[in-house]
Amino acid sequence: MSTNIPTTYLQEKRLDLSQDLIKALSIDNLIFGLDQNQLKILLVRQTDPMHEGKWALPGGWIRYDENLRDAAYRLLEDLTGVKQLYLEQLKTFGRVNRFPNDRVVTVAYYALVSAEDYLLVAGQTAADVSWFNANDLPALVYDHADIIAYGLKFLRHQIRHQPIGFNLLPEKFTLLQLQALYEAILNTKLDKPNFRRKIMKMNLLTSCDEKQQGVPHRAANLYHFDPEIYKKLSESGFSFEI
Amino acid sequence: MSTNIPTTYLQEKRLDLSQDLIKALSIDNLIFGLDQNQLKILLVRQTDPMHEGKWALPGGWIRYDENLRDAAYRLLEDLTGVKQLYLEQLKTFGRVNRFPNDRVVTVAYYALVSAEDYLLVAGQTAADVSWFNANDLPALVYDHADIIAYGLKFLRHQIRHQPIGFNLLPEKFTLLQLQALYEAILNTKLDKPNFRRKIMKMNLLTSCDEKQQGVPHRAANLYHFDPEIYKKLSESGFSFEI
DNA sequence: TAACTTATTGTCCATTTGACCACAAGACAT
DNA sequence: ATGTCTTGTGGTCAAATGGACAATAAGTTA
Repeated sequence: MSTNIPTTYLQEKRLDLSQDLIKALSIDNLIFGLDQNQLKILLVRQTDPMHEGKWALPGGWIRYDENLRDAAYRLLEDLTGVKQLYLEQLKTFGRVNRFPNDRVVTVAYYALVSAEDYLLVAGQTAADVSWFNANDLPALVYDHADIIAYGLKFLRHQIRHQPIGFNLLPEKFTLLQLQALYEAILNTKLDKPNFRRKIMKMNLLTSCDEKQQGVPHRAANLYHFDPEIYKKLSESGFSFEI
Repeated sequence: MSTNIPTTYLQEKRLDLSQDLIKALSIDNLIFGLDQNQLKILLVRQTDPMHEGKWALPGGWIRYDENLRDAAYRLLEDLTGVKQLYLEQLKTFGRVNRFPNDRVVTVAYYALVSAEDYLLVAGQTAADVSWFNANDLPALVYDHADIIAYGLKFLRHQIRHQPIGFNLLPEKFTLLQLQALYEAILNTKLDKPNFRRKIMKMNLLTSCDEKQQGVPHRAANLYHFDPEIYKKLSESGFSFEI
C-alpha cells in the first residue's frame, strides 16, 4: 500500500495532528442554500498547488474516536464557519481511483440552510469559501462534481417527498417564498392559490400571526414549519407530497 | 492505533489474503426476500467463538482495488451463493464503538430478491446461511440489528415511492401477488379492484399474455415489470406512488 | 351441475386537482 | 383623496382521482 497521501487535502493542517486519522475514509459536506430563489452550493478553495484554482466540498479526515456526523460538523465549521444545521448522510463514494495515489472512500453529508445563515459564512471563514450557483459550478477536485450531481438529483426527489424545503427558508416565511423555492428547485411554475391550498391542507404550518415587513405591497402572513406536527402526522400514516 | 482486528470477521478466511484490505472499512449486505408473503432477511452464522451462535449480515472487508459495490457482490456470493441481483447502497454506519477493539465503518448495501432465488441460496452456501423472518430475528453481532432496523424503515418508505417491490416477485407475477406483497410489507389491507386499477394506469406493467398455472381457481393473467418504461416515464416527470 | 374461489369489470360518490376569476389589502404616485 | 400597481387570499367549476362495493367471468372441485 502506498502511503503518500497528499498532506494538503483541504484544511488538514487545521486538524489536531496528534490524533489518529482514518486516512482511508473522509467526509465531504454538500451544503445547499437558497439566495434570490437560486439554489446555491457551499464550496471551499483548494490550497493544494496540485489543485490550484479548483474548488472542493468542505470536508476532510475522520478521527478515530469521532462519529461520522460529528466529523462532518467539525470539518464544516472549521472550514466555513457554518454551524447549527442538520447534516444528513447522502451517500458514500468509493470509486477506486476517485482520489489520487491512494484509496480513499468518502462519506458525503448534506444539509439545507436558510438564507439567513449566509451571513455566518462570510464572517468566520478560515479558507476561501463561497456560495456557487448550483448550475454554474467552478472546476472541482476529485469526484466532487459527481457527488454534487448525485446530491442535486437526490434533493429534487427528496423535496417532493419529504418536508425538507422549509430548511432552505428563514424560520418565518410566506407561502409565496415556499412556492418560489419549489419552483426554483423543481424548475416548474405552480399556481399560487392551488399551491397555497395544498400546503395549508397538510396542517404542517402554523401561522405566526405576523405580517411580512417592508414590502411594497400587501404584506403576506408569516408561517413556520412545525417538525413536531410532522412527526405526529407521519406516525399516523401521513405522507408528504408536492 | 490498535491493530488487533479480529481475524474471523465473517468469512475473512475465504478472502485472498495476498491482497491488501481496508481494515477500517467493511461492507454489509441486507438482502430482503419474500416467502409466503412474509418478508425475510438473509443472514449468515458467525464462526468466531467470540460471537458464538450469533448471526450477521453477509459482509466483510473491501479490497484496495475494488469498488464498493463490487466488494458487496463478491462478499455476498462468497458467503451465501446469492448472485445476479441488484445491490443498492443503503447507508454507511460508523458509530465509534460499533465494532470491538477497532474503529470500523461499514457501508451497507441492500437488495430485494424474488422467491425464485431461494433455491440458489441453499445449494451454493459456504457458511451457515439462512433466511429469517424480518420480525423474528436471532441475536446479531455488532450493530447489525440497527442496520436491519434502518433498512426496514427505509424499505417501507421506498416501496411506496419507487417501483422496487417488483424485485421481490418472480419475473412474471399476478396482480394479486403484487398486492399481497404491499399488504405484507406495509401491513395494510388493500382493495383488489382499486389496487389493480391504480397499478395498471401507471402503464409500468406489460402483459405476458400468459396465465398462472396449477391454481385451483380461475388463473390470473401474468405481468412483468418493464424497467425501460419506468425509466422513460420518470424522465418525463412521472412519480411512482402507492 | 352446484358450490366455491379468485379474476376482472363496472358503478357510484366523495375528494382532490388544476385552471382561472375576483376581490382585498396595502404601497406609491399624482 | 384618488387611482393604480402589486401581491395576498378566497372563491368557482370541470376534470381527474380514489375508495367502497356490486356484479359478472372463469376456472376447480365435489
